[in-house]
Parts: sequence; structure tokens; C-alpha cells
Amino acid sequence: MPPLLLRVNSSAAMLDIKLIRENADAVKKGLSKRDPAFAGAVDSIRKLDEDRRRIIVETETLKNQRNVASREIGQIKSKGQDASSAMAAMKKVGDDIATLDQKLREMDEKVHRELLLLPNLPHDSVPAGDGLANREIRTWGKKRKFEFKPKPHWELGENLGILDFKGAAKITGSGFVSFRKQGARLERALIQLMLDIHTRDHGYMEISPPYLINEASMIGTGQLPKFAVDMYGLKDDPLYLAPTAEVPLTNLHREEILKEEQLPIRYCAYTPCFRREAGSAGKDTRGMIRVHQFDKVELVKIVHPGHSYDELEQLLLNAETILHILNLHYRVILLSSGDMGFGAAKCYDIEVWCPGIDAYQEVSSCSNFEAFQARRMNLRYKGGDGKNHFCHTLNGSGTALARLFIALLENGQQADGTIVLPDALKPYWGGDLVIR
RNA sequence: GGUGAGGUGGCUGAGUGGUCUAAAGCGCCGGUUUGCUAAACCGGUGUACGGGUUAAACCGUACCGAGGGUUCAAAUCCCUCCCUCACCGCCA
Repeated sequence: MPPLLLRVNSSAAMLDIKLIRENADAVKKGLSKRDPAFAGAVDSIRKLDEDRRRIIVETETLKNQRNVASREIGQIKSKGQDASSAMAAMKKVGDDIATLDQKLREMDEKVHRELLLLPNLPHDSVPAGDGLANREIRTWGKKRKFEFKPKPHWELGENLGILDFKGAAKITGSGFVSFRKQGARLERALIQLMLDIHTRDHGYMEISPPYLINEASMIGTGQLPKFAVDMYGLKDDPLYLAPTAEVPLTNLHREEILKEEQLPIRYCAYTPCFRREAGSAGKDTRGMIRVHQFDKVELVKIVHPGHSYDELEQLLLNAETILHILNLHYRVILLSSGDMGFGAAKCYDIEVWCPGIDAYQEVSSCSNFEAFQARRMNLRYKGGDGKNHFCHTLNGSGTALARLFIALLENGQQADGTIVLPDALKPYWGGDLVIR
């Protein structure tokens, strides 16, 4: 694999080096909300940055000398005169420049590398602490009452012959599932339903992107370099299987300067998602709560920084709409600083109730990344002031399929083992809304 | 996979080692003229980093697909890679 560096321009990393330079204490305080260990990293970056700037001044002074002298040499030679002494003197300057440039390149890379490993600063409204500090924002619907003991989805699914774990294990290995018959059809119906709602009612443009992703894109949205172990990579090419459509959708505009009136951009896509779940071995091994491949409809927004928190609330409502339509009880959780993803400034999870496994399961995670991803991928817009500014990016699942499927089976189950599906699926189903 | 042609500013497009400090045109912004509009004319119009400033102005460096190299000096010469287009081969 080639090195994980796009360019040595240190401004391309997640937190602005200038922010660290000018507000080191605020950055330390914000990052410490996630983990106190980041304070040391901030100090180290500041030190490197100072050294780096000293060298920039040195090398640019020399380059200026060279440029001036070279111009003079050109003029002397064009008059047919001898310039060999000036050329010899510049040879020495050229060597010095080469040495300093090399040193500078190394320092740039080092600063860049360290910046890429810093997570985003949590928004002020994010509660400090670990998972226990997560805050329930609201609930919708309520738990269904059963006159019998509800079964988990793996029993329901295998009894009905719509989920096939053995077959998938044979083809691939553990942690995969194969859908059969009405199971496959339900998967397809849900994808259709969600894409229709988001494109027709919520104003998203449908995209069907590639599922193989290059390194630059994976760095852009923040999966690399820190989380390489969570991704499936290809053996013969520097490509990764998309862990979420967030990656291709957001990177569609990497290295672009958008017009202000193009914002907000709203994309949605259905894609399969591939995750190694490297840190989760032995967790949720039963059924398809945690699988290495699952389908998902994803929502992505690229917006003006002034509107990103309004857009986050909208995004959350867009995702919740799917659960309203399917009549599934859920709760919305505001994640604490310690529980949030690496790039998020603020994140809500939507958790749907699954009676068979007697637990709430996350089906959507809606995050505002502010300029974290935009800075990594150099995604800007030209503002009314004529200057370029970083966009804010957001994404949320709208929603993840495997767990939604689980919720539908477990909530829709009848005493006789059949499943009654919500009316909203009717246009996508055909026949009566029962899996038997 | 093979062969060939390409990649230059928002766009078109010239430029094959030294006034390239990137021509020209279009577009865009401002101005002049003008019943209005249009036209004409004049001026301006990239990005990033560093220095500088209360802030600007301003100064410097880099950038002609990307990265290396040769040279006092590279859009220009050499090497590697990426992408686009055309044709051939293979293939759903």
C-alpha cells in the first residue's frame, strides 16, 4: 500500500492548524471532553508547527535569492556575456534549498499525520462523558404488548425460511446472511420505500455510487488513516469496500469549490455496507444484529456552515419519518462526547425497539461533522464575501436495513409464527402483507 | 490488457529552456457613455502557504493532471503514476 498521505499541505487536516495555533487551550479543552490524552498531542503539534514555520522563512528567502539571480543570469547570457561565476554561486544556494525542502517536507508530513489523528471538537450542546452520559431526547410510539413470548428474529427468520445464515456462512463465512424468498423481497421493498420517501418528500437526489473506494476518499470522510483495521481492503489494488455510502456521496465533491447557491446539496443512496467489525468479535454473534455486510439507505448533506445545525435536526426528522411510516417504536439519543464517532461534532442515534431480543437497536446515526470532513477533502464554497470557506457536511442513515428488518420481524410476529407487515409496504409488496 | 492522442486559469485556447511576471478571446465584477435594454470603451478578475498589519495595504514562496529528477533557471527536457478521448483485444 502506498503511504496514506494525500498532500503535505497541513491545512488539509481535520482541525485547522491555525485554530490550534491561536486557540490551543480551547482545542485542548474540547478534545479533552473526549479524552484527556489529546492535550499532549496538541502541544506536540504546536511545537512542530513553530519549527516548521522557521524553516519556511529560511527556504523562501533562499528561493527568492535564486529567482532574482537566475533572472540576471538570463539577461547576462542574452547579451552574450559570461555568467559562470554567478551560476556557480547559485549552485550552492540550490543545494541548500534542496536540503531545507527535504527537511520541510518531512515536517509537513509529520504535522499532517498528527492532525489526521485528532478527532473533531464536540459541539457545546454535547454532554460530556462516556456512554452513561448519553441523553434521551424523545421517544415515539410504544412497546407492543404480547400475549405470548416474542421470539428473536433468527428463530422467526429461519422458521419462515427467509433468513439463511448457514448458506451465507458456506459462501463467505460467519457474520453474513443470505435473504430468501419473502425475506429478499422485503429487503428490496424497504430500499424502494425509503428511497421514494427521501427523494419525493424530503428533497434528496438519488445517487447510485461505486462501492469500491480509493484512499483519498477514505481519508476525506475520516475512515483512514485511523480506522484502517475496520475496513475491507483489496489485495491487488489500493481500494476499500465502502463501509457506508457516506464515503462515496460526500466525496463526490472532494477538492471542489462550490457556488454558494448550490448549497445545500442533499444526496441519498442505497448501497451495501461492508465492515470488518474488528473490535467487536464475540459481540452480538447471534442473528443479524451485527453483520459484516448490510444494506443501508444513506442521507448526506453538504451545507452552508450557518445552517448546519438546522439541517441536522431536519436530517434526524427525515430518518425518523421512515419509522413513523413503518409504525415502529423508537427513541432518539443524543450521544455524549465519549460515545460519538471520530469526526462528529454532534450526533443523534435512533434506536428502534426489538421485542424478540428485548433491546433497542441503533438503526440510524445522524451527525454534523461541521468542517471536519470538508477540511480533510478540501471541500469549499465561494461565499458572498468573495472568499472560499469550508462547507459543513452531515450524514445519517435513512435507515440501516438489517436492524430495521429485525424490528419488522420481531414487532410484526404473531402467535402462529407469521409476520404481519405495515401497510406502508403495500405498493412494494404484492399480495397480502403477511410473511408465512 | 494493447496502441495512439491528450490534460494549461471559471471556460476556450496559445505557449517546446531565460521580459512566462502565462498571450488572446469568452465569461464574471466595477466604471464611463446612454430614454430603458443592448452595444462600445476603460479598469479589474485564481488558489494555498509564510512574513507583515489592530485590521488592511503590502512583500515573498509555490501551483500549467500528480509525484520525482536534470539545470543557475522548467508549463517547456527526462522518469514514474493518474485521468480523459479514440481504436483494437477480452468480457457481463
